[in-house]
Formats: sequence, C-alpha cells, structure tokens
Amino acid sequence: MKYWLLKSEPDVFSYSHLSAAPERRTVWDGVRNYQARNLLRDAVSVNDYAFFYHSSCKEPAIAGICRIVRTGLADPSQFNAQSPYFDPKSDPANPRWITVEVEAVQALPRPLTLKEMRQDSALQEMALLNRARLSVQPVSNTEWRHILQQAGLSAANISRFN
DNA sequence: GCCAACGTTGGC
DNA sequence: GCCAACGTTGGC
Repeated sequence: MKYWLLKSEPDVFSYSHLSAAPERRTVWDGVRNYQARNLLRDAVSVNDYAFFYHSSCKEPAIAGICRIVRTGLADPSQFNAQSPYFDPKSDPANPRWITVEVEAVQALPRPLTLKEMRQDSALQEMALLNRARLSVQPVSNTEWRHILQQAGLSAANISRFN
C-alpha cells in the first residue's frame, strides 16, 4: 500500500467536483511533467490512496482522500485538439502521457492547509514543502497517518487506510 | 500580479 | 551534450 498527493486547481477541478462526478470517479488528466508522469505510470498502483490537494488558490490545502481505481490509461486529453492539454507530438500507437483513474473516498473533516503543514515539525520532509511544483508526489505512511490525525479523523477511521 | 524555482527547448 | 532563453507552476 502506497500513498500519494495529487494536485488540482479547485477553480478547474475541486474535491467537490470529484465527489459529484459519476461514480465519484475521474481520469486524472492533464499531467504534463515527466517526473509526475513516471510516478503515475510506474509507481502508482490500484488501491493506493492519495490526498487531493488544492493548489493555486486562496487557501492551498489537502481537501480529501481518494483511491486509485485504474492504472495504465492513456490520458485522452493528449489527443484532443480542443483541449489545453493537447499534445500533437504524442503518437496514439505509443501515447506519451499515461495516467490513472481516481475515486473520491471522503472529504477531510477539516482541510489541512499548506500553512499548517509548513508549521508542523512532523511534516518537514514532505515533497510538498521541498519539491513544491511536482504535481504527483509520494507521501510516507507516517506522514499519511499524521495528516489524517491533524485533519480530525478518528484512530479507527485512520486505520481503514492501512 | 509578482517572481523564484525549475523544467523544457533548441541552437551550436 | 551544453547551456541560454523561455515557459510554467504556484505561493504570496
């Protein structure tokens, strides 16, 4: 079981949008960074969990939890000439941008803000604080549990994600 | 809106 | 393969 953090701009697609989506699922499209793509393609597995992080907004924060439900998907937006994520250099026979499908699990009782995370000595090693621009990041088991605790989940609820 | 950090592009 | 120019991210 591995844990991740996925960034999204809430004005474009928020955790509420995911919760309201059909089957509470979406294909995580639009990642156009090779390091992030490599994680999605090679390291993220079905049934891993991920934090849904709101970036580029008034109060950057972790908003909710999602679960990886499918992997190895060609990001459809790379072939859509109308999409801002269109990549004319990607060959449909050998797609450049591979991604995953995620499902909303639960919103955090209390979103955990970037500001709070910066002030938390237990979270200083987080990629979010040190590699701020990477849009797909690993989260350690210790960090995962600590964040859920800070966000107000009960011990019983936290253990569901082991 | 600014700008620092850093990833990508392309000429050589 | 180097590296300058350029583009993007994302907090503030």
